[in-house]
Amino acid sequence: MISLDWDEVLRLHGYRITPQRQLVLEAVNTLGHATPEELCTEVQKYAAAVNLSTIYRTLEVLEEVGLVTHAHIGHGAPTYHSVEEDSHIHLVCDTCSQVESVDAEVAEVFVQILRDKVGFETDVAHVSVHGQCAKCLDRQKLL
Amino acid sequence: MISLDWDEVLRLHGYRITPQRQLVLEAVNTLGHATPEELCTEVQKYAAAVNLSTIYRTLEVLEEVGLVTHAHIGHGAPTYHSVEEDSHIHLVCDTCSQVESVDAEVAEVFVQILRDKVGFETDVAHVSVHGQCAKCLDRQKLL
DNA sequence: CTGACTGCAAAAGGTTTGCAAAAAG
DNA sequence: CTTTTTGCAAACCTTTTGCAGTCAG
Repeated sequence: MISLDWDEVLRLHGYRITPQRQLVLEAVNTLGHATPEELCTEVQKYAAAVNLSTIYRTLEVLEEVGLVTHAHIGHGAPTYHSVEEDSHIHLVCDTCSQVESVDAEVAEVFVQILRDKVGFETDVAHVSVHGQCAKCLDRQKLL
Repeated sequence: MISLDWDEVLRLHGYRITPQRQLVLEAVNTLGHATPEELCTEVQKYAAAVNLSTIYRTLEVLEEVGLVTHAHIGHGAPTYHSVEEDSHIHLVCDTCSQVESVDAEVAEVFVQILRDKVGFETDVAHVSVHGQCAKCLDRQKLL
């Protein structure tokens, strides 16, 4: 497993190295899970002049070269993660809106079924599952 | 399995019966998969004066009483379905953006694992899975 | 130098809200 | 007659875009 530095990856894809790109990547690594807005706030701690639209454009580039991924949790806010993190699945509770992460291996069988049945190759880290979390289910039983 | 009529369901929850609610529900059934915007267009075929904001408010009500559900497919607008339809899972191809539906039973094992492991009860119809479809995978192999 | 990248401001897309009028029960 | 529901317009929030200036290579 050879791992290239972030700047080498960008260069290999013909992109330039800029402070903004470094800062966004660091913010993604620092925050773990974060929306573009949250990343912007984080980046602006170090460079106040960085614009939100730069965050969006940068995330697009970083995602294209495979340095970050995103998942759609809930309605309006995608969250970005480092690809270095262990890949995980988001369980979104539709009652309390809490997001729980579980290791992606729980989906192994599911992914295999999709592969066999329809030839679909799942991006595991991008899966988000809606439903009811244990806590909210308990609360409902009490009523 | 007793099944109530849509109007009874609404009444039981203390909601009133209005033409708008009937039209939106019918549009959801007619279109199968549809965004609020698309539903609005469909409804306006029969009642031109119905406003988009009414569609949103109506969908919220219909979902609350369990007559429709929605799923987030990728970035843009959510899509609404009738609960009468067979529940299915959306496979979203990140390359060609095509959405494929597969029967929800393929996720049975997965749902069971989540239930056992973290007590999470999955809303199967709401699951959307990102990845690469068979067609796009083939095309990539040729390169 | 030169093209890629950025900041800014404005537009676009999707959803929500306040309010007065209309309709349901 | 009372309360919910609706239409309308405006606000809102997130994301995208055009453009002129800046910066990496």
